[in-house]
Parts: sequence; structure tokens; C-alpha cells
Amino acid sequence: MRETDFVSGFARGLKVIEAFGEMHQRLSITDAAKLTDLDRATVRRSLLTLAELGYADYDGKFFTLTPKVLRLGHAYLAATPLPAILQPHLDQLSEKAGQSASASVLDGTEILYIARASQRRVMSINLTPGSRLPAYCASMGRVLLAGLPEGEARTILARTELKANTPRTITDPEELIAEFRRVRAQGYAVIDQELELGLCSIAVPIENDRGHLIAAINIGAPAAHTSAAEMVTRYLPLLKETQAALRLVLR
Amino acid sequence: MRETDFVSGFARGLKVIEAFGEMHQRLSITDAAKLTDLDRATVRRSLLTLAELGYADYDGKFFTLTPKVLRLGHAYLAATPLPAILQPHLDQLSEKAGQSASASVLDGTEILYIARASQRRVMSINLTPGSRLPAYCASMGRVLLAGLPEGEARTILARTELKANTPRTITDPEELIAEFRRVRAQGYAVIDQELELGLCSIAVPIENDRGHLIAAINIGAPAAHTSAAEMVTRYLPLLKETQAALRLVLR
DNA sequence: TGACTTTTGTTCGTATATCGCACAATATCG
DNA sequence: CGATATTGTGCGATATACGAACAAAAGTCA
Repeated sequence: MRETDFVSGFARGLKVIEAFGEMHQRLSITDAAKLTDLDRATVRRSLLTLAELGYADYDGKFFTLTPKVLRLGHAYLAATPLPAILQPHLDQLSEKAGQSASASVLDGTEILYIARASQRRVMSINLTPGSRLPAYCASMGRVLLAGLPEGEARTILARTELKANTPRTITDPEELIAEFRRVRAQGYAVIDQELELGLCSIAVPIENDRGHLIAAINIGAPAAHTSAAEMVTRYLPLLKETQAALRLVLR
Repeated sequence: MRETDFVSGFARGLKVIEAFGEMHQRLSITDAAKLTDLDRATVRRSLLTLAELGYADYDGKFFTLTPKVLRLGHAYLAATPLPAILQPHLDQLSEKAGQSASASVLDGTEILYIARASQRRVMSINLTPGSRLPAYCASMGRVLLAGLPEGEARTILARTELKANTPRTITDPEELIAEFRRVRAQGYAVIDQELELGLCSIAVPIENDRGHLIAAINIGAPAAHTSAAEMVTRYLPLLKETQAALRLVLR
């Protein structure tokens, strides 16, 4: 690609949109400039453009995103067949297990939920398609990272802020790499309250008919209800069953 | 706003992202140019920019969006407090009713799901936050349109493609306006299989403590399970209860 | 309160990058 | 293989980004 085939104004604008997130529903021009590391004048133009197009509101001081930006993200969910294919399988799985079932893909250092069948809400976090969690401490993340060449997994870990969400969280890169090997060998990953106290989950990889890893699915359950050890005996067969069914329909 | 405060390269790029959707998971440069009505060279630069940034994949012929674009849309869901505030109320509502409960806002001619507590999947369509439905034939859409000044509602209807999804769908603008008046008077809207055969739903408006309409919530149920008439007696009290609870916590 | 400092928003001229056109190259198909 | 459609490229005209300077608030402290 040539230098001139890159629209930097567009790239800058996308960076500005991403500056809104988690902790930043309202951004002043200066806030956004700091977060994006762009010039204030440039950020201002991007924000005014967003406002003009209806993607943002402006009260003269702060900018806020409008629901219209969901059109952008949703273009993916609507356009890609994967979530739609997975959904009914997750529904079935969730029903049989009596617990929430989800599917995710890897995006950088995070896993990204692309479909979910939720039973009762047990986590403090509200997960929906589009939600993200750090890969290193999530069961689906372990499975997805384990499916990568070890060098790539290391690179991703190096870029991750490995923080201990609970006392049980593994934060040592070497320990994680060892865990990935175990996951690869046994074909599933179990997380015992590493993300949130009281929450266990088990995940298996989803491959297409050519054996290429494309996603992961999991079942999450309250630790009070199912111990980490029980997760395997109780839910692994169901996950394997879904995994096998999906391998046949995914190209 | 001055002419020069608008970054057209950014606006064009966003238009290109939106070209992906529903029926368009894979777009060639020419496809995208036709859909966006932009010059091929321009679209090509935008697409290559998206690919360079990891928002799209390019196989030399077709572009596809990657999950990364969900970051953009999700910036809204993560940044705005409304979905997070609504979610637990919808969970409760859904549990009490034993049916799916959702919340949406109006975006142009469509309603946009911002939160959802789903029970079993009864619709052929898979709805998640970010999903859209035409406003004129959805219960929440009726409520949201009924909350607008009649002139605005007419304008939106004029921009809508009023198609009969089922034999029961109301497609006559005047009939719809009359229905909006009824909805406004009675404080709720019922849809009897206008969107999809076999599906009924009932919606109420959600106002903040200043009485300003900001969203709508609904309950959907299979027509086989609950007739349209039963929807009111069975679910309206629950919806009213949630509506009252939300009025107290929304500013 | 009022003068001073700091932060934030806006404007402007200019160097530079992007747009869109026309043409060239390549792929697709009968 | 020729016809048609699609994609890639060079170039002049135009629009945008940059950085600094200015204006306007907001904060600070005596």
C-alpha cells in the first residue's frame, strides 16, 4: 500500500470515537486531544464532524456519543454470519446447562463477545455482544491464546496489563504460557474465579471444517453452584457436543 | 459551524463503514463506491485505511469488516449510562414476566435496541443491543413515535418504507397516526403480529424525572402463548411498575 | 474581591495531503 | 481471444492539518 492510500483524517476520527469508552461518556475537546494524542484543532474538527453527522451531541462544552454510533459497530454483527450461526447453538447449550453460554473471538489483547445466551445475571459485569474482557484471565481468552503460536501469545501477553482481579488471578507470563500448553493438550480451559470472585467458567475452541480456530465458546456458573472441578464433569460434555455440531456447519 | 470545521474524509469513511450491513458482508471497491455514491478512488483509500488499522480484512478483491469495528459502536454502550441503568430492571421484568424484555431508543426511522434481557428465543430475528427494527411496526417504535409532535412523526413515516411484514401490518400513514394518538392516550402500545407472525409485544414509554421521553421498554411473547388482549392484562402492570421505578432513577 | 496564572477553545496562514478525474492495467466472462 | 467490467495510478485543483498566536474562561491566592 502506498503512503497516499491512507486517509489520515479518517484514521484520526476513528481514534477520537474510540476515546469515548468505559470511563469517558463526556469529553471536552482538550480531554479528547489528550486521550488521542492529537492536536486540539484536529480533534475539534473531528468532533464537530461527528456532531454534524449526528454521531455525537455537543452542548458547547462537552461532546457525547449518540446511539447512532452503534450503526458502525453493528455493521459487523449484521454483516458477519458467524454470530447468527452460533446463536441457536448457544441457546440450546445454555438451556441444557441451565447457565449462560457465550461465544467470543480474539481482538488484540481482549476477547470480544459476539453472541451470548444468558440465563440469570450472575456477574457484576453486564456482558452483551460487543463486550470485552482481558484475554489472559477469561476462559475463552485462554483457549484463543492457546491456539496461537507461542511467540504470538507471548507478544500479546507483553502488551497486556496483567493485573490481579482477584487473589486467584494468574499474572505471571510464564505461568500463563504453561497454562496455555495445558489448555492446548486437554482441549479446554477452566477459570476458577480469576476474573471475578464467585465466578467459574469453562471454554472450548471452535474450529471450522478445515480445523482453523475461529472462536471460543464457554459456560459460566457461580462458584457457589458449581466448583471448578465440577465444571468439567458437568459442562465439558455439553461443550464438546456443541463444538462438534459447529465444526460441521462452519466453513 | 464553519465550512472548514468539517472533515469530509472522516465523514466519507464512516459512510463506507455503514455500507457494510445486513446484506453486505463482503464488498469490492466498486460495490462500496456504488452503495456510498462516492468516487472509487476515495472509497478505495477509505477501505485501505480501514484495513491498515485492522478494522477490515482485504483479500485483494473483497473487504470484510473485522470484529474490531465493534469497538466503535461499543464505545457508546460502554460510555452511556442508560443501558447499564436499564439492564437490571429489564432482568427483573423479564424474570417476573417469563418473557423477553427490551429497551430501545429512536434513531431516525428505526428503533435501536440498547439493552435486552432475553428468555428463550422466539423470534426468527436475533436481537441484541445495537439491533434495529423499523419503528412503525414495533411496539416500542409506536410508543416512541407517539411521543413526538405529530409533524415530526409524519416526517419520519414519510421517510420510512412502510412494507407489510405480515398480513396484519399497518402500512397506511393516516392509520398509523391515528394509532399513535391512541397509544398516547392509553400510555402503551400493543403489536399483534405486525412484525412477524406469531409474535405479540407490548411497550410503554420511559421518561426521566422531568417527564422527558428518553426510551421505551417492551415485553414480547409468542402469540400462541399469549393473545394480544392478554398481553395487556398480564404484562402491562409489570411494565408500569418498571416504568415507575425507572422514573425515579433517571435524570 | 481582584489581579495573576493556567487551562481551554478558536482562528489563521501556510505547507502538505487528499479528492476526483482521466487514463492505464488487470481481471472476468462469454 | 475480444469485450466488458473492475481495479490501480499520476496529476492538477482543492481541502485539510499543523502550530502558533490570540481570545476566553476557569482556577488560584493574597
